[in-house]
Formats: sequence, C-alpha cells, structure tokens
Amino acid sequence: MLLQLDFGSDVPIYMQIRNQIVLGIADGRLQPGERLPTIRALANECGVNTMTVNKAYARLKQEAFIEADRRSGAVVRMPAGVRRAGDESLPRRAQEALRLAIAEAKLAGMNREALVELCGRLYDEGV
Amino acid sequence: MLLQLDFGSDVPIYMQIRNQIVLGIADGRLQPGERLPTIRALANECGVNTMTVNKAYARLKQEAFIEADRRSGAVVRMPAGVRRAGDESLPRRAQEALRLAIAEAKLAGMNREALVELCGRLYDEGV
Amino acid sequence: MLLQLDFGSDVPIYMQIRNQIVLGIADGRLQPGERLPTIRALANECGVNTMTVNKAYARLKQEAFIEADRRSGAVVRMPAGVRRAGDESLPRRAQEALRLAIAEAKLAGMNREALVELCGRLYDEGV
Amino acid sequence: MLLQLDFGSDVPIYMQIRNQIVLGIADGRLQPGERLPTIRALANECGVNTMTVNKAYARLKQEAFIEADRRSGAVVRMPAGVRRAGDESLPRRAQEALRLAIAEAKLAGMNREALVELCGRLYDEGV
DNA sequence: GTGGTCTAGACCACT
DNA sequence: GTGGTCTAGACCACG
Repeated sequence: MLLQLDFGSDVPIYMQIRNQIVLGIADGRLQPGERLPTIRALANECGVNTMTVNKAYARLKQEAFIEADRRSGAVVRMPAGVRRAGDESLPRRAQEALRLAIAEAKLAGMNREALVELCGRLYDEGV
Repeated sequence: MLLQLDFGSDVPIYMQIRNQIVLGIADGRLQPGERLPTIRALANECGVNTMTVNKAYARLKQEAFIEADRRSGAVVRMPAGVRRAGDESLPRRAQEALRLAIAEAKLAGMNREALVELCGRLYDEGV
Repeated sequence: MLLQLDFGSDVPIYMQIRNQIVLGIADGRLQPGERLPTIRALANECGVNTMTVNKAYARLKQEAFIEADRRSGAVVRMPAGVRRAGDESLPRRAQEALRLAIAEAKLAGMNREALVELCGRLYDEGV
Repeated sequence: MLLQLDFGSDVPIYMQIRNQIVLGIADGRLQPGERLPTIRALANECGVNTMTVNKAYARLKQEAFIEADRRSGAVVRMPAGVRRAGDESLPRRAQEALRLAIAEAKLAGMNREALVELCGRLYDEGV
C-alpha cells in the first residue's frame, strides 16, 4: 500500500498517515493480522522523519486500530478488537465530521437521494 | 444562534466558528439573507479575539457561504448562490472527510443499514 | 511546584513529569483552573527538551487531567471534568498497579492493618 | 499457573512475567518451596524467548523472591526469607507505585471509603 | 532489528 | 508568545 501525502496541507503529516491507514483497514487493502511496514521503512518510503511515522503509529495504537508488538513491529488488529478500547471520544469526532460533511454536501446542492447513495457507495468500497 | 466553542480542541477556533455557521445555514437556523452578527459582537459574545472571527468570516466569504455587504455587515447568501450542480461539485475536502468518517464508522462496527440511516437523518435534520 | 526527575530511571522522563503533575493535582499543590508552566519554561527549568515536556502534556491532556487551551497554555481541569474522557484503560492500569504494589507490600511482611492504614494515609495526604 | 502476557503492552514482557509470579506468590497460587518451571519450559509455554524468561528469573532472584537451586531449578523462597520488618521496609518503588495509583483513583472520583475497602480486598485476595 | 525515547533546533498556525 | 509539528541524528531496552 502506497501512501500519498500532501505536504503543505493543513492536516499534519502524521495525521495523514494515520488516516490513510485507517482507510486501508476499512477498505480491506490492509488485512487484520497483516504487518505494517516498520517505522523506519515507512519513513524512508514517504520521505519523512521516523518521529512523524512514530507519532502516527502511536495514535493508531492508542485508538486500537493496530497493535505494536514489541517483537514483530506493528500489526493490524482483528476487527473484533477495533471496538474502541482507547479513545471514547472518537466516535463523537467521527459523527461530528459526518454531520459537517453532510451539511456541506447539502449546501453544495446534493439532494437526499444522491447523498445517501454516495454514503452507501463509500461504505461498500472495498468491502 | 449561539456558538458553542471548544477551546482546547485541536480544531482551530476560527474553523469551529466557520463550521458552526455552515451547520446553521444547512439546518435552517440561519436563513438566506439573514444578517450575521458583527465581527465585534460575535467576538465579544464568544470571548475570542476579533481577528479570530474575522478569519472565520473571511473564509466563509471565500467559500461563498456569506456575502460581505459594506453597509449591513455579513449576510447569508441566497441558496442559489451556494448551489452548484450534482455530485461532482462536492468539495474534495468534504468528500474526503465523508470517506474517512464512514471508514471509522465501519471500523467501529456500524453496519451499512445503520450508517445509511444515520446519514439520511443527519441530512434531514433541520431541513 | 518543583519537579524532581530521576534521569537514569527506567521510567521515561516524560512519564515522570506526567506522574508528578498527577500527584500534584491529587494532593492539592496544583489547583483546578491553575495554569501550568509553559512547555518551554518547564523544559528549561527541568533541563530537558521541549519535546519531552510536550509529550507529558499531550498525555495529560489525552487523559483529561489538563486542558491545553490554545490561548493561555495548559490549565488543570476541574475535578468534575477529570472523569476519564480520553482513556478508558487507565482505571484498569491503576488497579493493576495497585494490586501489584499491595502484593509486594504483603510479601514485604506488611500486615493487613498496616497496609490499610498506609493506603488511607496516602489518600488523605494533601486533601 | 498460567501466565497471561500482553504483548504490545508498554510493560516489558520479562517484567510482566516477574510481576505475575510475584502476584502468584502473594495470593498463594505459588507455594514456598514450590518449583518454578524451567526457563526453557516457561519460554516454550508462553511463546517467548528464553532470554526473556531468564531475565525475569534473574530479577526475581535478585529481589529474593526465588532461589536458584542448581539441581532443581528455581524454587519459591520461604516466606521467612522474603519477610522483613514493618512499614519501613516497603520497597521505595512499590510505595511510589502505591502513591501514584491511589492518586489516580482519587482523581477518578473514588472516595476514601471505597479505596480503603478496595485495598483491603486486594490484600485479602488469595490469602 | 524493532519500537521507544531523547536532543537541539527550527518553523508555523493560532490567539 | 503559545502549543503543535517536523527534522536529523542519536542512544537504549527489548526480543
């Protein structure tokens, strides 16, 4: 899986890395139990500092998306285990993001039908 | 309309103000043609710097959600002025936010049906 | 409040800082609403890097012990607000630590009465 | 006695092994004079490196919780050999851990009565 | 060889 | 002037 980072975005790089890995898990490109690249490898591949990748992995670990096994690096958690162990505030964050994105879609002229279809499609992608 | 700001959030204050006004327009609490508070009044009410509100208004204006009338301050634009055509016009940022939020909902264990229902409900709220 | 750090301990410095601030809140040396030193000031005072203090503050913030207000630095949260917003796993961690410490006390020959008295005393300190 | 290890915890594996054996001695699952599994057997059973178990045993021996009998492997020490006199002998590390855990319990909203009751219960468990 | 921690110094967005 | 982010390079404990 190749990450596409947008330096110059207002979204911090470590957050972009985190987001793309979350997307990768959700759409199946990253399978449960699969090993993620080592911090050094990913940092090298993306052209960023190891600390930056470290921060992304630390967050993913705290959010229970991955496990940082001291032996074999970081592995994707089983979906059953992704039931918010670490961060109770995340669902609320996600819901707020959802609400805002939908409000913008509405103001952009998208009707209800189109929006619901879009959301369903985004859900299905890569199931 | 009262703004609820979360100082200490990772979302900048001016962006929180911008977001809440967008939400207000979408759910009808703010009607097209309605005057927004003056920068100074809103800053005073929220206990933030006028620079902060100024930044929020500037962004809303640039995004065509409001118009800056020199006499009457900032007013909400007519929906015709905000509306664009079809799916394609959903701003990329909004669509990316949507995709990410839906991915997180999926990983939180929400099934397709529940998600679609939630999105529909969020769309309807305050229509 | 002066922090006493033990470089060379196996406990990471940022964790020592975090722990001492938690202790300070618990025993009243740090009052709710009180401002903590700025990251730079504390780093300077302790002779450590700003990143280290930053990490301690980030953790305290995530654990809901402090608020990092973007305007006025970090402030101690109201006790009512310290009800585990961020990290559900912490109480379990604390309970495990408690269990282990008590086991060691028992093996060190401390009887039940002395232990309970000690725990009560530690609880009262600085109420 | 089966050890339950949490790879991916921030507590090193060898320390988890050490801790669980201490707990086992305290609650009576491990009796004085009882033989511990050989390093190789325990390592095999837990799926860890023999070096890791070795490190745990070395620490336990240094802390006088076990003895390394050249013929029969590691055996749990007689309680007399572990017991010391009174409050003062509580190892500083343990007391600091106790203090911190109690501070966190207090900040989590636990009142004095509940805490003392919990500590007493933890003491009694498996006496 | 892994992740975790730390340093010294820098830039930036936000207020 | 604040916290947040990032870099380049380093050391260490762990396994």
